[in-house]
Amino acid sequence: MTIAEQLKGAIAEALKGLGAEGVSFSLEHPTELSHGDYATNAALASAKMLGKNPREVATMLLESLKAQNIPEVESLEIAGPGFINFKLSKEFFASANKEILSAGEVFGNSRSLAGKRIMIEYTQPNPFKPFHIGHLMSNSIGESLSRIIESSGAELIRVNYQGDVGLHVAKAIYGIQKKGRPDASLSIPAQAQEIGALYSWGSNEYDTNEEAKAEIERINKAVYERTDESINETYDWGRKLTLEAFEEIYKVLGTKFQHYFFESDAAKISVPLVKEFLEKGVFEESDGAIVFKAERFDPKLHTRVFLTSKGLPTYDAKEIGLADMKFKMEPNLDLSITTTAIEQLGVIGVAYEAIYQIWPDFRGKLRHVTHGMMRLASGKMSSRKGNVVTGESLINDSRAVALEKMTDRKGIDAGSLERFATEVGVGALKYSILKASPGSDIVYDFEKSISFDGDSGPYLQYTHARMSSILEKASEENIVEQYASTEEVSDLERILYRLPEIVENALHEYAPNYIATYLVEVARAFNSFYADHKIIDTSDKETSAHRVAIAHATQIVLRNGLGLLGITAPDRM
RNA sequence: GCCCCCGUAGUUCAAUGGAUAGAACAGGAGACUUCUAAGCUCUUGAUCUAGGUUCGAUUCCUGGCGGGGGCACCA
Repeated sequence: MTIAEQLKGAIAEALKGLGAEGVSFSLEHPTELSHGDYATNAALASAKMLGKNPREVATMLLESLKAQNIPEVESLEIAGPGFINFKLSKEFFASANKEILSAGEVFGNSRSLAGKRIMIEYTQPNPFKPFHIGHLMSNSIGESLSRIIESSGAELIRVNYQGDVGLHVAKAIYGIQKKGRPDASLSIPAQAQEIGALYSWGSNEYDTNEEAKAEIERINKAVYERTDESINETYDWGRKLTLEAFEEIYKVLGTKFQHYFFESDAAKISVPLVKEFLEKGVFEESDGAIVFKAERFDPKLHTRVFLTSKGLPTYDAKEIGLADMKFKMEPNLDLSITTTAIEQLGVIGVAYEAIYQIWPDFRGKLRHVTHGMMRLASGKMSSRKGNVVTGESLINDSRAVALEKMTDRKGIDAGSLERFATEVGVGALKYSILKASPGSDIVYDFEKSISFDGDSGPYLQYTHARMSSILEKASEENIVEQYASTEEVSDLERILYRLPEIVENALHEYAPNYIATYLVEVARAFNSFYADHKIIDTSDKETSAHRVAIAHATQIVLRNGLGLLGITAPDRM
């Protein structure tokens, strides 16, 4: 039983004694550490029902709680309008420290999703189009959610869904046909980038040139039906090349997908399904197209086309095929999560309703998690218009900044330097995305996205590297960590034990930013502690051993927390 | 027009209905013969607006103003 559960039980017991059984109350950490470790509003919440003023109720609750003699509680006090503040005892912090050290890399993990099988789909870049900072956002959030879910004991399947058919592909192929392929001697990512530019060009032609538009539509149909040898050849080459380029980015970002779904497959499956359920009345014909009138089932939704008048499946129809593939591959799936930017909300909402009409059993098993949009200061980013910041260029720039800052560090060999610089560069980018609440848009700012000081990824990584260095030195000096309960409890310790509950909150709300915010608090507390206390002190081994135990626990919390964000924790930087 | 999201320091972001609204950057001031200064300490500065619910509202509800996204053959 956790300390929070224990305190809640004690409060419930005390309330029962006053005749206020079942009143709902909160137990939280006060914003100010000086107010104590936990606080409850139980007196405020029950005052009305008891017909007494809150301070009076608080006094009675306080007596009852004191009488319960909870060993982990050192003192209790009434504050403000009637809060009861709990201050935890040294014994509690001693055992918390012990628990962190013994749990090590699994500290922060839980069993709250044990036995669940969950699939999560994220990133979704499209072959033939650039991998831009919006994909970086989806990947960072999706990867972090994956790790949080995994750490909660679920069996997790990471999947990616890539749009290898559709008008965008035809536009790119048109561009390639007219302008020629990129130089084959260039690197894979460089070639992929040129294909992205050809896509933008083709897209512009589509909008401004009637002839080009007709040709692109012909190509689109040919890609779906694979009827044209020359187009097939260009298609297969471009698809393979751009997918390989994505793979290199995933590697740098630290994502490993177990399975890739493709729109081309989803499209094939979806057409007969839509036709089958057209006869069963789920879909209807309208102006030559087959549509789904979602407002019949939910007034917030609207009508969308599923099969165009040319007989091609739209994005919505493909979602049906995708759901079918997911559950055929994993029949025992408890939950299928799809993370996308919020602009997809309407589309996915309609698609899900159609899926539920086809397979009523899927209701409750599909979950659409949206995040904000990555916007440029100049407005919406659009790969159609070509004003995109590619993920790769951003990673390279960020890595370069990290590398420059690290070159004067001693004791790092060239190979490690390169690796650490990549980890720090990527850490900066990921953190800048994950620190924001997932619902909010991010206005992209190069300077801020690769920020290395203050509230940043490298700040956390730097703090971690400091600890690694201290712990290494401790072992050289033969200082063995040993928590001493005679020492004053530091502010740092008062937050270290909270990681598991923070992770729990992040899981429930699909909000990695809770972890990010918490880690900054931990790092700040440690850096403050570090400035005030000498940790390695050979003249006072006992105090030193105590501080090393705290530094080690902090390192575990930071490393594990960063891990949940998908950010690595180098030992040197 | 309809639907969804969002309005918090100069800027970028936090804050399960709780106490003095918290950081970072930018601005101002400072400490260091000591374990990594990407660090530490101090400081200036904010809840769009009008009501409502509540012991208590940045948070929930309604209206207004402002921004973003979506709304049939793109994804």
